[in-house]
Amino acid sequence: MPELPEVEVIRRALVARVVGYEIVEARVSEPRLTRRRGRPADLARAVVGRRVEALRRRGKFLVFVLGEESLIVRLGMTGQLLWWDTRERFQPDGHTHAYLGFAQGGMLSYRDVRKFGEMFLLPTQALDATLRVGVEPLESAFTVAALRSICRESRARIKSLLLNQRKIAGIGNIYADEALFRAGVRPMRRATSLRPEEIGLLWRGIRAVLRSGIRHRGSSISDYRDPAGQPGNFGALHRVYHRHGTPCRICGTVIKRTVLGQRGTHYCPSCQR
DNA sequence: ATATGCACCTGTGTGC
DNA sequence: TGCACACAGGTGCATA
Repeated sequence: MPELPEVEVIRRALVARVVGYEIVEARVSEPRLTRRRGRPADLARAVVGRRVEALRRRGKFLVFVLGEESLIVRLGMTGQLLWWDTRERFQPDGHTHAYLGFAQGGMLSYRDVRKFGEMFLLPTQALDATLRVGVEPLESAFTVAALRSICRESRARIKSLLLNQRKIAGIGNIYADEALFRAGVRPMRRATSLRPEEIGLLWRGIRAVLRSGIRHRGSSISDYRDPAGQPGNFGALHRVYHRHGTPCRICGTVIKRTVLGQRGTHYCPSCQR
């Protein structure tokens, strides 16, 4: 579900609520959440008494900096972080697998129907080395030249490359399809086959769709909600994603759907070459 | 290195 | 109505 724009919307909504506050209570009730490292009870015990110093995002990871260690949350397909102003208002359901209680009385709960998400602690110093994610596409290090060199050294199809978190961090299935549409490039093209002008258009497309996704508070196809429980509005602005069988907004050609790398892939056969 | 298939989960929509 | 099947914003592993 959540790609870079959705995670960033969540981060911005939570910053003022959690940064500077101590975690006074924690519970993790689903063992799958900590499957990669540690046990639920140990994680809960480790965060109580810590103050949130900063809330960051790295690709699709949300990072609660707690001092020497950081709590990392990855939302998988259906993970949600929901904010409750008081303990009395907190309403967990059968899909709520964890929660944190803060010193000012607010609660943050983790809800995840499919349980693909995870949370774990890492030393704050070693985040980048351990998470092993590539360049942040909205930061200054992501230049046209950087994208050009990423494309030059990969024989993969361009969409698969965009989805590879170790190359560029945070792009998922929606924003990959939308960025390629804006660039006029077919998803199945080899990365090495992109001409310089196409790489420039793709760079602009990636940045434009991610920024627009954030501005419109994310894409809510079915599950995504912000911490207040509100859906995003970017879905109505999609030009190809989930629009197969309907006319292209630019040229009227029927949008196609195919499968590439096991993922549904949407494109305009006329606008994208 | 790249692609494919499958696994992990639960829910929803579709067609017969 | 029931049932089987496809599909879903993600990722990791085993295998060609």
